[in-house]
Amino acid sequence: MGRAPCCDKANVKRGPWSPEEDAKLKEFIEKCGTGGNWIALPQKAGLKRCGKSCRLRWLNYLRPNIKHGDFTDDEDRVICSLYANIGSRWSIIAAQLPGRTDNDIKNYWNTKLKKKLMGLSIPSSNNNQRLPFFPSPIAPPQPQTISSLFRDTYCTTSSVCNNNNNNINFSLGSNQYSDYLQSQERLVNSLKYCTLKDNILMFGGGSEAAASCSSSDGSCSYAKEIKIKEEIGNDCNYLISNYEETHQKFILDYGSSSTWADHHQKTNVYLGNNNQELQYDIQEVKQLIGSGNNDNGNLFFHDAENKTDERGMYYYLGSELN
DNA sequence: AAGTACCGCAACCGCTCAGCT
DNA sequence: AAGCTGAGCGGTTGCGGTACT
Repeated sequence: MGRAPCCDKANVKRGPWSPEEDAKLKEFIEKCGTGGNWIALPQKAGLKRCGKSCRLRWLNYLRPNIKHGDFTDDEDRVICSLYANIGSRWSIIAAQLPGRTDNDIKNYWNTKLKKKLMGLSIPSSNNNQRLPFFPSPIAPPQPQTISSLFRDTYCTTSSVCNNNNNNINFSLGSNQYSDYLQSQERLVNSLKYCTLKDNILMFGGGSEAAASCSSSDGSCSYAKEIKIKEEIGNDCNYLISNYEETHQKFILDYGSSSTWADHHQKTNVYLGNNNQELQYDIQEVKQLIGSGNNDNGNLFFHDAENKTDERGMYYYLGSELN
């Protein structure tokens, strides 16, 4: 006995949607919404379709602001970098690309982008041919420190891992970037435990946490403990200080709140751009954090040059308690 | 011109998970 | 606590269009 089918397959239409069906579905949803029940929707809308099929058609094709057509280089970068970090979590990747659907991205990855990367010819020593979406005209240098790895993988929403050096932090197959990319394996491994939210590179919790940080409000339901120290070991301080070197201003932020605004109001620990302050061991950070009202444990690296908090304060060290 | 291979995309399938009873 | 149901997700399939022989 398998699972009961979600609908009577004998009495539902399958295959491509006709323009009439599209119009019916669109009109119904725009008028009445989904009512939170896709299974019941087709009958109400007068469609002989499975509810799942309606949902898919709406989400992937009919709903407003869906983008079709070619992906931009920036979108390529976002997809590649997030794929390197979190794997085939298409819905999470899609959440970073407004107007793109998970299905669209999945298809694009499977049919084009993957080949674009893996099929790149290995250039001869005199040939500086580069990945088509890499802005850098030369192969990236070998990183010397974990901190430079971090610099090389600095992320923002608009251009994930397109950093000051225009390098990128993923590896697929073998090409002229292999050595460089393999040298970043350590970081990539650490990035398995981070995710990207609203211009914030977020660490925390372990793989479950990264996998779960998909809410658009920035919530992260599974993050339980700080993983930075565990993942990158004693280089943590280098990571923090070099991030400061590179970006001049930054905020290392920690909190448990479910929204960014709430997070700022209640549970902040900032490490500013004073070099001395930046030498804090993560354990000390933990202690500071421990003095607050935190029950969760997300660490946020926060580019202060590009994002201000509501108070316009970047540089102080301390904890703000309720 | 006809047949075949390949490609890209839309849609389907089956699983997991969360919410409800 | 257990079972059921529906939403959501990722993997896979199948079809139509295009390129190639």
